[in-house]
Amino acid sequence: MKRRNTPTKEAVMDVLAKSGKAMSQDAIEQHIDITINRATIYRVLNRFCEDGILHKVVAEDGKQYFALCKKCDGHKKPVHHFHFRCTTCDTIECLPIEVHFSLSEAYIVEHVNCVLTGTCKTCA
Amino acid sequence: MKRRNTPTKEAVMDVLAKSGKAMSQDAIEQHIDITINRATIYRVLNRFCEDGILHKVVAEDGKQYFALCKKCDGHKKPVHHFHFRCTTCDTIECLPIEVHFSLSEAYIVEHVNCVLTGTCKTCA
DNA sequence: CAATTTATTGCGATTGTATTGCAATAGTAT
DNA sequence: ATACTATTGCAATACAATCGCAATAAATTG
Ligand SMILES: [Mn+2]
Ligand SMILES: [Mn+2]
Ligand SMILES: [Zn+2]
Ligand SMILES: [Zn+2]
Repeated sequence: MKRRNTPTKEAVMDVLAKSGKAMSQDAIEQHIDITINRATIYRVLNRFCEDGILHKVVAEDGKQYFALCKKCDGHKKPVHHFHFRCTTCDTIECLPIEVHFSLSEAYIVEHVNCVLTGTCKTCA
Repeated sequence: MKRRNTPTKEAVMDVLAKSGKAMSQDAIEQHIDITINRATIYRVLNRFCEDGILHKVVAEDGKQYFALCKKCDGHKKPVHHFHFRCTTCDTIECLPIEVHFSLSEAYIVEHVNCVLTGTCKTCA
């Protein structure tokens, strides 16, 4: 299952790189100049996630948001960090704050999903 | 808008109290002996949340889970805690682990939603 | 207890997000 | 240029959650 380079992938990656934030399929589609089908965008996003290029966040609005893995690539293991969703400007940013918790070894943690919601520093 | 006591409310509360976990509307409906409409269950759950009796968690599966506020009632302010969703037994438990983070005062945090996913100690 | 008020419920319709099947399209390698 | 198959578009589908509205029933009043 080799990956191919397509205009769609580039466009999606471009929007995410420029925004520097976590975006929903809807927001990405709006920020793209060319027309791309909704289902295709989701497939592209999910493929990027599989490849470890993007990470997915689910906010308490129940929607999925995708963001570039900045530290995931070059270095070791991906770092679990908090996210902030501003209900005013409706954006989600990856906070440079690590998620810490000490859980019994008996548990096997596979995913971490932490989102703070409120008003961001720009909108406050 | 005074609240009234109804069999539905009691049944829902009963299931949640017995399970001691965070449950979805679907799971609650399955564990209830009487027949209650889906929309009604959601309305009851949301009302309980408004009244501070329950708290809602959104997992990365995009679903809403509701759990009793144990420490929310008697004491001071509600404590933000982590949640663990086991993909094996398909349950969510409120972990006795507080969520800590230091965020610039410029941000206004209104909600905290933290969920760890994997295999719980029982299923591991 | 009977009458009144209105919170609550059931039901169907509806919204909104995300996924899937399938045929058509277009990268990529030979 | 040809063959292979990853990728895409489109429509259908799945699913969680909410909403409008009429019917029901809890609580209050006389
Ligand atoms: Mn992030
Ligand atoms: Mn909890
Ligand atoms: Zn903002
Ligand atoms: Zn389990």
